Amino acid sequence: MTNIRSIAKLAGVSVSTVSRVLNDHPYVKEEKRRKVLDAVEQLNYIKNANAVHLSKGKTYSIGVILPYLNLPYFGEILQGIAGEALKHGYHLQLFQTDYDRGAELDAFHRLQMKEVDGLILTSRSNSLDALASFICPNVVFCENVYDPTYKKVFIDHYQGIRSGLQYLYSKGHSRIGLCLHRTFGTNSEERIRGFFDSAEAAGHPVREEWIFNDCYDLQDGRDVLSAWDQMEEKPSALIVTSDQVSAGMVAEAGKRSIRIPDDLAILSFDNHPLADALDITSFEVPIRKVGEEAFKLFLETEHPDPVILNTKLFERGTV
Amino acid sequence: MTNIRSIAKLAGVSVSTVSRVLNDHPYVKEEKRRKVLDAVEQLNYIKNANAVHLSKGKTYSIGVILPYLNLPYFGEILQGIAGEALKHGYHLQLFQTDYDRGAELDAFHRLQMKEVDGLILTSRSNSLDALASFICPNVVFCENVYDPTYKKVFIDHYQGIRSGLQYLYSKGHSRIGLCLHRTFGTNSEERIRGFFDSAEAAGHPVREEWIFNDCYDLQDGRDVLSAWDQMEEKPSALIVTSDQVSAGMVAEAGKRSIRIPDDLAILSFDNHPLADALDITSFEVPIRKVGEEAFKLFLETEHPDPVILNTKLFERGTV
DNA sequence: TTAAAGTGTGAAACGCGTTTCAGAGCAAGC
DNA sequence: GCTTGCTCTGAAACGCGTTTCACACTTTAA
Repeated sequence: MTNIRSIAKLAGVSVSTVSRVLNDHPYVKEEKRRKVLDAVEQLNYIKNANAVHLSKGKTYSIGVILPYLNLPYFGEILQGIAGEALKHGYHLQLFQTDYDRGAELDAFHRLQMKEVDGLILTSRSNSLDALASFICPNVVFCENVYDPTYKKVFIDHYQGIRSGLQYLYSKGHSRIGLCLHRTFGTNSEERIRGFFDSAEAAGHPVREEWIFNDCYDLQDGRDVLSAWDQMEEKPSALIVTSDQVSAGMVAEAGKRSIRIPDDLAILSFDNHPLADALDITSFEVPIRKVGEEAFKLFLETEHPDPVILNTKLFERGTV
Repeated sequence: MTNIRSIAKLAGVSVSTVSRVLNDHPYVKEEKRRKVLDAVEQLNYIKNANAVHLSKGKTYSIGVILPYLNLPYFGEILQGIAGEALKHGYHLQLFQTDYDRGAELDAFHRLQMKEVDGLILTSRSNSLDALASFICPNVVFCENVYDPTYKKVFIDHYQGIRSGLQYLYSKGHSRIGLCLHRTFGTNSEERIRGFFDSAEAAGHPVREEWIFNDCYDLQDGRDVLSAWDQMEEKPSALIVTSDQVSAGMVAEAGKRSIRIPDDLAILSFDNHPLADALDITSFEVPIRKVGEEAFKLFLETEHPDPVILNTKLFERGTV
C-alpha cells in the first residue's frame, strides 16, 4: 500500500513533513517539499479520506433528512443546501426517511458516530422529546421548534395562511377550505393554527370536511377536486399548500369544465414555475433560501438567532 | 474519550472480545457478552464510524453524480437509488455538479480516497477519456457507454425516439421538430441519432431550426412555444424529451389560444403525473427503475450485462 | 553580544475499530 | 488413551493521516 509513510521513506523525510507538505503548512524547505511532491507523483499517492476523518474527528459532510426525493419542495431545499455546502467545502449525505421514525433516528445515530458533522431536518417524524438527547448545535431544524437553543430556519406559515385568508376575504370569499400536506409537524400545525385563528377572527365558520390532508402531488390535487365536486356544501375557495396539488386541481377542473376561479378559487403556495405556467395565484415560499440558511446556521458557532422567512403573494388567475 | 479500549478495561476483557460482541461474532461466552454490553451501556459508548471505515476500507456509502437536484428527473432517479441502497444498508452522498467538469472529477477523486465505495453517474459532463483512469467496477453509468467492461443501465432512447416518430408519421405528421435537454451526452446523442435515422428512413426532411436545445423546465417549454409561434415555417409536431417542458408548452399554448394537437402536436417523454394531469401524450421512461438498477449493478461483482430499459407510449390528447 | 523570535524537522503519540494469529481448554471420535 | 476439531480469548499488528513536543538552527532585536 502506498501511504504517507511510504512517501516519507521515498522522499527521505519524516511523515510529519509529508503531512505538512500535503496540507500546505508553512515551515517546509522548498527542497524537501519538492522531494515529497515527487514521491507523491511517483507512487501515485492518494490520501485516504477515512484516515483523515478519523484523525480530524470530522468528515466535512452534513446529513440531510427528508421524507421524499421526488417532490419539488425537497429538490429545491436540497438545491439550496447543496449550493451553500459546496461553497464551504462540505458535501451532502442523504437520509431519506419516507417519514419513518426509525430511519430518522438512524440519521441521528450516524451523527453520534461522527459519520456526518451535522444534520439538517427538512421535515421531522419523531417527537422533539424522542430526539432531545441527540440534538446539539450541529442540528438545524427547518421549522419553528420552541426550544430557543435549537438552531432553526422557517417560513412564517402562520402569517402566510392568515394573509392568504385575508386576501380571499377581500375577494368576497367566506366559505374557504384548506388542503394540506399533513396534519402533524410544526409547519402544518402553524398553517392550521393560522387558518383557524383567521377564520375565527373574521367570524367565518370552518368546516372539518373542507380540510383535506395528505396532499403531496398532482394526483392528490385531482382527487381533492373530485371530492370537492361531489360535495353537497362546497367551499368557494381553497387554500392549497403546494403548487403541485393546485396544478392537479386546475387540470382536473379543466377536464370537468369547472370554472376556476368562478366555481372554485384556488390560492396556492410555493410559486413554483408551474404556478406561473398554469396561471395559478400563489404565495412565493422561499424554500431554496430555507436550505441555504439552514446550512449557514449549521456553520454558525455562536447561538444564532432563528431565521424567519416570509411568503409573498403573486396574483394570477385562480382567485 | 470512551472508546473500545475503555470498554474492554471496564468489562475486564480484551478489545477483540469487545469487537466480537459489538459485531455479533460467534464464540463469545454469554457471561463476557453481558459484561461488555453492560460496560457499553454504562459508559454510553458509541462506535466511531470513521474508525470503522478506515479499518474496513469501505464506507457503505455510494456517491451519486447529478447536475441538478430540482428537476423531477433527478429526483426520481435518486428515489430509485435511495430505495435500493437503503435495502442493502448503504447510504447516499450527493455530488451535484451543475454540469461542471471539475465538480464531477471531484467526485471521482473522493472515490479514490475511499470516501465513497462507488459512484453512479446519472449524467456526465467529462469525456470518457478524461474519466478513463478513474473508472472501475464500482462506477455505474446511466447511459450506453460503448466500453463493454463498464457497468451501465440505460433507456433505449434510440428506439424510443424512433417509435415516437413512427407514431407521429402514423398520425399524418411529417414536419416534426425536436426539443432536447442538451445536444451532448450519450443519451441526447442517441435521441438525435434516432431522430435523424428515422427521418431519413421515412424520407422526411429535418430542419435545423426545428431542433431546440437546453430545454429543462416549464419555462423553457413556454419559451419554445413562443419561438415556435413566431416561426415562418412551423413544424406540425414536436417531440419533447421532458414532460416538464411539454407542460410549459401546453400551458403557454392555452394562453395563446394555440390548439393542441390541431395547430401543434406534442409527443412527450417521461410520463410524469403531470402528463396525465395535463392530458399530454407521453412515453413512459422508467427513470426510477434506472436508479434501482444502477444500484444493483454497483453491488454486482461479476461483470454484469448492461441493463436496457424500454419506453412505453401512453396515448393522450396532445397528438 | 545576548536574548528573543522565528524557521525547519522528526519521533512518537493519537484518533479507534478490526483482524490475524497463537494458544488454551474441552468435547467428540476412534 | 490419543487425536481431531471446536469453542473462546487476548496480544499485537493493521489501516493511515494529524498533531504535539522537543530540539536545533538561523535571524532579528536590543
